[in-house]
Amino acid sequence: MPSIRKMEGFKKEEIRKGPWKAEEDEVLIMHVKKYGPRDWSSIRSKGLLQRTGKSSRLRWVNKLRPNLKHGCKFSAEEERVVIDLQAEFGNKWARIATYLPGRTDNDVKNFWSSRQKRLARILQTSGTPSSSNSKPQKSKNEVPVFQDVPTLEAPMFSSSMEEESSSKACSSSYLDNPEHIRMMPLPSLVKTDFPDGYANLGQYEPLSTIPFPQIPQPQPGLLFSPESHELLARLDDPYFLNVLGTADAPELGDAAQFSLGPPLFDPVSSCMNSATDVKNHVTPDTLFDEFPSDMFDHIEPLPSPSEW
DNA sequence: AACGGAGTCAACCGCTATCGA
DNA sequence: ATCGATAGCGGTTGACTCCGT
Repeated sequence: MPSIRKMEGFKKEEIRKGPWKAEEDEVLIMHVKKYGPRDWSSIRSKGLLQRTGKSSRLRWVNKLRPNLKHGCKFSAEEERVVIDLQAEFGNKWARIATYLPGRTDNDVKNFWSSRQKRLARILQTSGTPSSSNSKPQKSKNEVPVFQDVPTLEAPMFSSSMEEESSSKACSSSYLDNPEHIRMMPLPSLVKTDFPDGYANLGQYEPLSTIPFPQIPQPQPGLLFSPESHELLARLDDPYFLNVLGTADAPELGDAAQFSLGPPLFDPVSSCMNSATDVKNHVTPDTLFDEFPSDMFDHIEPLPSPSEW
């Protein structure tokens, strides 16, 4: 490279974009080990990397940070948490991510946009009245359209708490501790007042203490089986639909199941167990399998499952 | 085997908030 | 009070993978 050009356009020329190389990652990790996750711009000004500070920070936060879940799909519990919190906070991904150790705001964002795309597609295909092809597609994660859950007051979490910053209120190590997580009040549909000491942990009761939302009475006269009545009734419940929108449905039982079961927020184990989760959990596929067949009879004729 | 659509993931961009001079 | 630098966040995009046809 000509020296003049180098002098004139040094900064612009040297900025690298695109996928990160392993060597770059190493340099970045070394920098963080030495100085902590800060001074991102100095990485470039010191000539360590040809990346912007912004890019470096992003790489660290999304990929190199310890205890991240890589290549591991959102568990049913994580999905439910995201859905709940999105209803509450809106698209505050960084904030939502603080409730999901091992997950980044980018992960949450990607999860949500995938879900939205899926929903949009389903709406598009099944929304038209004359959609004679709108048979329930068992394949893929088809979910029904759901209503918005009422927005509630958000707990006082800081989006920066995931970093091991000076803020001790809720460091990542705190969140990474499954025991702490279990004790952490999850946002829910019921707002309660906590003592001052809990102010930073949110103001919500654990889900296990919340009664399942009242199920409206099924409309009389339809020739559904009792199970169908039950499920149809729940379709009126936004929370049920949200749950249905996830790839899981152990929630079909009572609400107490929400906070029980496998270590809800253990980033490692919940990831490791994903394979067995698939077997043990109810996926949308199996969920549809478990719908009483007469439910669909009243919607429109269904092909046999083998045709799905 | 090839192709196309859908899903996933990583990275960039633009904007805003924060902080220090 | 102002201004510039930096950090952080949310939206978007493009590449890649998977899966059904």
